[in-house]
Amino acid sequence: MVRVRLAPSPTGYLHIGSARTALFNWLYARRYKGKLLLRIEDTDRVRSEERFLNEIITDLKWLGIDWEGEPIYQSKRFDVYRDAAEGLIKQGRAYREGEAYIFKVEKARVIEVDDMIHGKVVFNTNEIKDQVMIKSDGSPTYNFSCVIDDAHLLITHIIRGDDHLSNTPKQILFYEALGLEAPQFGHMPLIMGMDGAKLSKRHGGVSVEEYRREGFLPEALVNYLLLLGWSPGSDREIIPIEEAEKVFDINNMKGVQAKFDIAKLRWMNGEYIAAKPDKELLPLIKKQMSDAAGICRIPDDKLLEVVKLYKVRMKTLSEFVRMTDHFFTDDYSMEEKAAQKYLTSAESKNILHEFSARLEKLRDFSHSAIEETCRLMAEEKKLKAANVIHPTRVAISGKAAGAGLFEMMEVLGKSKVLERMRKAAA
RNA sequence: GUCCCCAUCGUCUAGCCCGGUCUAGGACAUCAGAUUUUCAUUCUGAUGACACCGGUUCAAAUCCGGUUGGGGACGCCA
Repeated sequence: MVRVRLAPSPTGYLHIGSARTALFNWLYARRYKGKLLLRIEDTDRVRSEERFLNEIITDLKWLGIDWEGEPIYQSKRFDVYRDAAEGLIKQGRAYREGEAYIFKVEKARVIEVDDMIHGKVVFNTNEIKDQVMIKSDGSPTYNFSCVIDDAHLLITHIIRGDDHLSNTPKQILFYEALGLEAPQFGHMPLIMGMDGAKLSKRHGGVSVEEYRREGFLPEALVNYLLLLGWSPGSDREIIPIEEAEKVFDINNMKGVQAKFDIAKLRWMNGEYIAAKPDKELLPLIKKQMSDAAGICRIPDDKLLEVVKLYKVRMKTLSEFVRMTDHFFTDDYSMEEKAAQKYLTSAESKNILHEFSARLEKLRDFSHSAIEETCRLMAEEKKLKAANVIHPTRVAISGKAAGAGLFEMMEVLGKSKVLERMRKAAA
């Protein structure tokens, strides 16, 4: 039975790389009908904070990653680590230096790791110094507590980042000394920023929380992360998690570090947004609106109409707020360049004046009726429809781009449309 | 510095394990055209890669060695 684990340290927010590690562990457990356990590595009492733990758990759940049972906390197991260290001292395999317990590393031994992703990796213990197990302050070191707890939890496979590859021989030494069986290891290459350097804020965000706030859908982020280092072996790009858990194979994982490309993530997010049913999108948009404005007073049916118009063109939920402000307030932003180009000339003002006069007579303010009016006017005035469309768009929305003009006008409503057109024509 | 991992279009990748079907396929991005008499969507097309050197072989993106480049680790951090 496969047993894998997540071992976050609550000393910061959930990093995008940790999220990927969590995802692959979850996938592995799902694929082989095993269990995923959660262990909180809070041995550093100074840096560990409850708010970080809560945030990490929130983010994992948001991503759709769930685990078996209650998490275990390393901070509650200091006695276990100390007992194990004492045992090694009694056996003569460790010594004390002040309050610290230190493990003697046998020299000139070859340690082989049969890594699930990299294959056979060989280390020589000459490269490894004696290892601290228990620090002077009584807390265990990472490598020591990690081994003891993984054994305690009966972990069969450890899937983690490449930064732990060189910890592996040290841990294997502990497994041996403690008379425990080592699990299988799989080390995934790290995610880098587009410039090849460590992922940081300037690459678009390092924590899952930032992406959530920006309006990325968890399913899109998961899909994107899935494709970073793994591929189904075909040309598929959009792979929902339910499908991934059926076809996931760790043998298809590459040992190559990947660069985090926010442009592709944005594309993927747009795909997921466009495919999402309006009813499911609505609450997410409302949340985004209230996060931006403090409160969202817009009635559902009105919001829904606008969502329908914009769901194919937003890449993130937060973009929606910026793109649609003219539907919800008269104090909407005005693009300078667009206003300059389409609203300043006498000709534009005349067109707006004429068009608004014709629209006023419409009893049926539907997009098809508006369009008909627009085309008829263009024909009679020997204008291109675009000459009417552009100024009108800018006049009523303040933007050069947006949803289809006539649909937009219908949703905005006759009185608002006329009011704004007249104001611009004046 | 020492040890370890890695190397296909700008990016993510397929192919590599089991050499020939690869004049290297797809996606994102970019550019161009069509459609939308608007932006987006959609469609079509274009640009664009096997890091380098050597070896093995009739044949190498695929196997081997080296070089270069990138990354990671060398903490009483995790």
